[in-house]
Amino acid sequence: MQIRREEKAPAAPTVEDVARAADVSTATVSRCLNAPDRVSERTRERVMAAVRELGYAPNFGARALAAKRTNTFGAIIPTMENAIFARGLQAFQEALGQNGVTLLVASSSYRPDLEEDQIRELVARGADALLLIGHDRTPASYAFLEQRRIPVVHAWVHDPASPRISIGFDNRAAMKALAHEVMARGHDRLGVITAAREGNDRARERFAGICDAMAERGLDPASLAVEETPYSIPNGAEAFTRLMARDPRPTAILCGNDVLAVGALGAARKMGIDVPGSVSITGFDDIEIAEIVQPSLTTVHVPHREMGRRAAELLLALRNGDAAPQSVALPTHIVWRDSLGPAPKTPA
Amino acid sequence: MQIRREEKAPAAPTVEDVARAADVSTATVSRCLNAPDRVSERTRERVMAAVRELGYAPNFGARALAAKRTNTFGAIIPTMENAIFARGLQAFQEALGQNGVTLLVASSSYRPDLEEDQIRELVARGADALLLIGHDRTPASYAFLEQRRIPVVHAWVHDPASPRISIGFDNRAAMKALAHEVMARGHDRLGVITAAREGNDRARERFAGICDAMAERGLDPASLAVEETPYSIPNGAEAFTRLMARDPRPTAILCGNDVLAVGALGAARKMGIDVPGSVSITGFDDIEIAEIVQPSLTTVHVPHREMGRRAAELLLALRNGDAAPQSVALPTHIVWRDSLGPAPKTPA
DNA sequence: TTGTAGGCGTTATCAT
DNA sequence: ATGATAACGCCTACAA
Repeated sequence: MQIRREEKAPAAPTVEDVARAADVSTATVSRCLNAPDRVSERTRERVMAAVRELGYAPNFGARALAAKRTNTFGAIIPTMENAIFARGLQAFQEALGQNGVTLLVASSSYRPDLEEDQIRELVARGADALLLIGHDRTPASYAFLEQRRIPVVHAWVHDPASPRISIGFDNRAAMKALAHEVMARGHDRLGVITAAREGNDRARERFAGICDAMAERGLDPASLAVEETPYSIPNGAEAFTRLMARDPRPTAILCGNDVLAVGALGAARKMGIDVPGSVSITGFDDIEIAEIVQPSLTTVHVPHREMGRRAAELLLALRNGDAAPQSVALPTHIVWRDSLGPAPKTPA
Repeated sequence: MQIRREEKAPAAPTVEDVARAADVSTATVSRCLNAPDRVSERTRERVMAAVRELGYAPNFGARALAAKRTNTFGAIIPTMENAIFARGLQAFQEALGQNGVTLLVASSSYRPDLEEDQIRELVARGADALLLIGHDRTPASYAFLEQRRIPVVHAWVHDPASPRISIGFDNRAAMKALAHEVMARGHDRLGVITAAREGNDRARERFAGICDAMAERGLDPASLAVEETPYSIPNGAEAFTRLMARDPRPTAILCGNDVLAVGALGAARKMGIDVPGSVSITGFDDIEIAEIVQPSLTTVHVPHREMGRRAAELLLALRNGDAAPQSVALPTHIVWRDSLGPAPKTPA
């Protein structure tokens, strides 16, 4: 049984309280907050004083209910655990903030089913528009978004063939270019550490890029040594260890992102395998630690901040009903550092 | 002028729509969603079918308005940019999720004034309870929280003298222990790279810990070379560079966290300064890259995941009105790695 | 410039 | 077990 508390009610002040305190109507209070210039200086001051006095803050739910606009956007990213999305999201948020919209962030753990729930949740919470990563999601998710006509921008990808509006880069072409450079250095036993490709089009595209390059150079993509594991430093380390146990042993490991690559680098050091002397390792993303780690990581630079900023522009334009904005493709480039070297002279 | 659109309305389905489709009252629909056992099997199936059919999702704002409970907690962390808070927050979120509450995250950029806004925002959005970092905030923030009787837990700190409930560790004692170990290795010219201490009690406490240890060993805390800069790898690098230009030059640099320390390490490498041969460097937090970087970083291990998990337990208990939970202190320990060595033999 | 009043979508209290 | 109906806090025509 619950004991009756004799404390006075915590009651949040409402427009009505403010109105009473300032001796005006609730409508005037509302105007002071939403259209300050439609109210006389004198009464506005009186109202704002009451607002401060009472510590009034408008109830978001009630406001959304009545106004049908929240000035809130949502973003669903696969993970907050590592830095992959942090910088882009930060830029996204900053750009939104400058336009008076606040951001709600959710993470899906790379699971389309969870993402579907999150989409519903964010929309129910009143998100006016959504930022999503990639194109891989459940049909139900897309059906929902279309039925509700929620403005959506897809980031981290660019597929000119898709009608959906996106801001990103060509993952496949970028990885293909890197794979070509690796092979140009004499490597012909390649390995790859990738995230699960199911439900992750970025991972799938990057993987495909490697196969493309191999085929173009007359190598059989089937000879590619593949390890699939979730993005994390320890996972990268384990996958690398398994790759080194293969026969024949690969001389170059292309990693699906920098996080995996850093893990691989660590494992190599522990195993006493020289990088890039015995094995070359490459990453993808160019996050901060790619430059810090030793040997520093040759990787694909992705313009995260610009991507985030322009995602905000696109989404704002969409929400405002401006002339339909176009998908944009951002350039990536290879950053040459120390983890990639020529193939070792002593082939098996 | 806005062109009239001839599209059919995007209208989100409401309980009413569902009720009509299932030929029941709105009350029954509501019960199906919130107390499924209080409705007969047959009608429940019919209702749920309609729900799926229409893609119905309850409007969060309306629900909060009517039910006065959102099952949503809020967390305000200083930054999402680096990994300091990521792991703890992840654990926090997981624990909440298992209890059916969803988490809203905001970041304050280490600015109490912004944090005050965020607190208001989260509460207005219906947060039932809040997780905050540290004890440093505006009086207005505390006044607001008390007036509204919002359950709050303070993480990343533990001050037995404070009446506020917290889950964390003694930043001052932890850093003091580390400083003692550094001096025990012969270092008597110390430098520190800290975040701004104003408005950041963790930074202030850690700093104070160093001074404590120096005083206890008969060193004048005024001789400590201090660099204050926001947490980031490049900032750590720059601060380190400035420290190395001082006369006399410190032989050991204690960093306020691992992020700064990693930056310092990078700068040392670029400057050709041997670590730990010429200078020792220490961190704080024990985030992933502390182990990866070279030389690996001697640092203070903080049990982030446990802290997050137990923060959730505390907050849940508070919200549920269980017997007033107690603040908890978590142990930290020094992780011995390679960046700390004996003081160089050639004193100035 | 200001006030009045209806409605936004949901839950909860009472009946039935 | 189910149905009517009154809040919940705010915004916005519409009137004055």
